[in-house]
Amino acid sequence: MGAHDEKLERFRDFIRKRGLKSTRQRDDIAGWFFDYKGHISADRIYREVKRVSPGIGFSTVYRTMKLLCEAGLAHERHFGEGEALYENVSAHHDHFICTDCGRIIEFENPQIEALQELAARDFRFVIKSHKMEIYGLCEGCAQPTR
Amino acid sequence: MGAHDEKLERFRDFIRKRGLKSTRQRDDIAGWFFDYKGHISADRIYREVKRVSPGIGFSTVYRTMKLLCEAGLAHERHFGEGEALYENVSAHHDHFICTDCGRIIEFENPQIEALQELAARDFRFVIKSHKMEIYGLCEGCAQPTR
DNA sequence: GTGCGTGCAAAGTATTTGCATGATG
DNA sequence: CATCATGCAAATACTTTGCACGCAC
Repeated sequence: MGAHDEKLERFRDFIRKRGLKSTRQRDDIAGWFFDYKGHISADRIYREVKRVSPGIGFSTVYRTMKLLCEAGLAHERHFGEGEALYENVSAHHDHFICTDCGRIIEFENPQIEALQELAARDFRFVIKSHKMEIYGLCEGCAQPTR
Repeated sequence: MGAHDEKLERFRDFIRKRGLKSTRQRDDIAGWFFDYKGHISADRIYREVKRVSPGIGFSTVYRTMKLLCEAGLAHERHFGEGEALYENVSAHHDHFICTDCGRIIEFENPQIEALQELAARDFRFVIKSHKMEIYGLCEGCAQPTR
């Protein structure tokens, strides 16, 4: 049984515990999203799920994605200034973002996190979360093939 | 002479070199902004400058702030998901953001930057810029006074 | 059956743009 | 005096909300 089914189950649990209701639309959106690898906009989720579940509404996608975030199953990211992108929650990580081709590379660095804690101490700041986005050129875009 | 006047001069230079024109509005907005310490929204800049220069228009503020960014004199920041905030450009730094009171603390940490470069090397990624925002509670909000 | 969920359209934010008029180089 | 800049309103992009109807529990 894949991560997909486990997540769907967790989502249904979350919904039940909140006194909400399971619906075909919620399952369709969540189910489709759990299979997606990467960062995706509400608009694209809408268009993709619409192919399977034609009656789906825009607002339902937004409302469901918000629920998934609250359930801890999705993360809403705001890179640059455009629309929000959603990603499946996995281990914590940060991002390299290629400003040329838009490619997003995830990475993780415990040493940096440790230094953040150290820096925070100077200001008696209590860290809850952070966002680190590094912009530049990915391998392909940095060395043009010619 | 103060940083204020030096910046105004740099802005006028930039405008001239681009074949654009100096106007009272551009000077009013830029001049007011250069004196502001902190992070401020276009809307608030508009309302503040309006007090000095009542005829000012909303779009002129947006257009001027964009010019200031292109001139390298302002930075546009997108914290969280709300509106953009502008800050005067100074040395590079990152931000602690209090999720309770909204306070923004600037800090700088060369060790973290070095580790970013190191991490980037693994992906042959060429760093152009980065954004590191650390969310949590500032000193005042972390230890309630009671 | 009751209340939550849905789809639609309309409203909300934040920002940008078209256009007629006005100021600058 | 040709351009560019301005202020306004309308347009845009993204997201949220009100509402009548329908489905889950």
